[in-house]
Amino acid sequence: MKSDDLRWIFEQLFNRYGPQHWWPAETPFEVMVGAVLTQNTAWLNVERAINNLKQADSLSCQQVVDLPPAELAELIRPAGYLNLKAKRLQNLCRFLLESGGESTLSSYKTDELRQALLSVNGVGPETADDILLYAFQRPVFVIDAYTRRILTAYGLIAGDESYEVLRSGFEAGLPLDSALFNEYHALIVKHAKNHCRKKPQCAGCSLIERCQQGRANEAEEPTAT
DNA sequence: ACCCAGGGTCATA
DNA sequence: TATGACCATGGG
Repeated sequence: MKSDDLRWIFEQLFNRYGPQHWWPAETPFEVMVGAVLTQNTAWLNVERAINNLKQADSLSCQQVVDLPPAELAELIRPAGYLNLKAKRLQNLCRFLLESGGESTLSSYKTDELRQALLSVNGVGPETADDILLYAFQRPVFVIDAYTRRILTAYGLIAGDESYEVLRSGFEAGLPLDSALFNEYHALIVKHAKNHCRKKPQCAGCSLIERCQQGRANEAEEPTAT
């Protein structure tokens, strides 16, 4: 994971897709809810669940905590794992309320906030980093299945590295810039949705093949015809 | 009918 | 530490 490779990939994706304006949410709290609901779930179904919460006037910390679990589960049904995610949302919202809310958490150092989020049952590394980056604008790089696939397809990693290894790899190879990390992760997802629908780990992805070809040419033959 | 999606936890070895 | 089972819905 060299800095040059990471910068080059970002450049390719940004030139092709442009800015993505992430996270698709109106408020930081909506980001957090979406981060839990999207666990192993297609975003389209998450949108339906969030719309249900909005229409029930329940998209707030206090409302989520106060709702009976079965009712909350019913509202988020489209996002799948409904009973599990209902508990996770309530765990997260209890944590937010007990911590004094977003304003208090904003004063935490990034590492402290990350540890606090990870202490919530149902919030793992990726969900915590989604929240850190997209709700709190902290320069934390989000690693997901798409990121692994793309790096593997580019031959930059073996694919079985731990979450933390990959995260620190990105953070060490790039400027510690939340706006950059925001775009980068969003572009990876955008690219994956456009070109990596088929399973074979992005190996047949036309853009990546073009990019790999382009890189090979740059390296071997900078002044190609 | 099958595969999978912007994961995480828990039990077991 | 490292697998496996489990959670559940909707789209392709």
